[in-house]
Amino acid sequence: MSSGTEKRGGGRGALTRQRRVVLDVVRGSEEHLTAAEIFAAARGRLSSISFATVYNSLRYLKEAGLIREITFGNAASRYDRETARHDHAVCTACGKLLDFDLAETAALMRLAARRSRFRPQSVHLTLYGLCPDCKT
Amino acid sequence: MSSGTEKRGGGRGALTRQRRVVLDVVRGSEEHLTAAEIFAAARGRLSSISFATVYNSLRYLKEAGLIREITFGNAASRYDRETARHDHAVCTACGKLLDFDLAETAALMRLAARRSRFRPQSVHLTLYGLCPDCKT
DNA sequence: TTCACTGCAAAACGTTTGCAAACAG
DNA sequence: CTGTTTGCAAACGTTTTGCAGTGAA
Repeated sequence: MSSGTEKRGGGRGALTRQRRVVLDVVRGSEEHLTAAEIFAAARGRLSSISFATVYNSLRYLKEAGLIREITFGNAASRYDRETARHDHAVCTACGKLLDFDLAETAALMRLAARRSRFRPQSVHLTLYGLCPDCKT
Repeated sequence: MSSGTEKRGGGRGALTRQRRVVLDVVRGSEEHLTAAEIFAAARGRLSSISFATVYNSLRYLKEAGLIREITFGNAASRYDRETARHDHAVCTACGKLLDFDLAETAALMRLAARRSRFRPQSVHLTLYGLCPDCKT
């Protein structure tokens, strides 16, 4: 899907007004918003936008590589404007989610691939612990 | 939690027949089963068991440290008999999930903690790629 | 005209909960 | 008796889908 030459405007998939609004909301937040939060914010900019369209837009933007989806546990997905490889820290007390990048993680991909016999595409490290606010 | 002395029978929470069956199902499978699969298997051993009880039992067993829950994306949780720290490889084509352990991952915990300023509890590395069957 | 996209409402899915009955200590 | 656990069904939150209407090329 959508491989090869990035088709813009031409073939299929355009950055419609709704998709643009959703993208702007995600890009405009420091936080990792849930679909519901994005919907609320998007309504503020385009009051007619629907929940389904927010979901469709998020899927489109994700497949276009413009945003990234983060999922933890059974909680609602969150969306991240940062699409470059990076790691996450999750607070086991308050649920806070922090981005950081550890170059060493990328180096482990090779090793993990050899061990698992998978053809590697990406790696992702998650640290579970207590965030600065929760560690007393 | 549940560290120190393992309270058995005494305090609260007992390994009832239903919980035992659920535990046996998880322990008896090489796969990482979903709750629905566990329910189906548990029914074979104890036909009166209900879905809710399977979920309650899984929560109990998880909190007791006897099994581990794995979640990926928005798919159903899977349950793992292996409770020791380990990493996962996920096939982006067929969804296959493989366990492996990379000692180097544990070593990265310290580093990740320093970078994120979190008090570390555990780390988890996930490799995304193509499994041996899917890499053509 | 054509074909993708939108909005709405309803459905689907995995999971949790309220409650009465059954059970164990 | 007293507190826990069960089974059932109904509720919940998140995400997807069917479909008629809209809009752009």
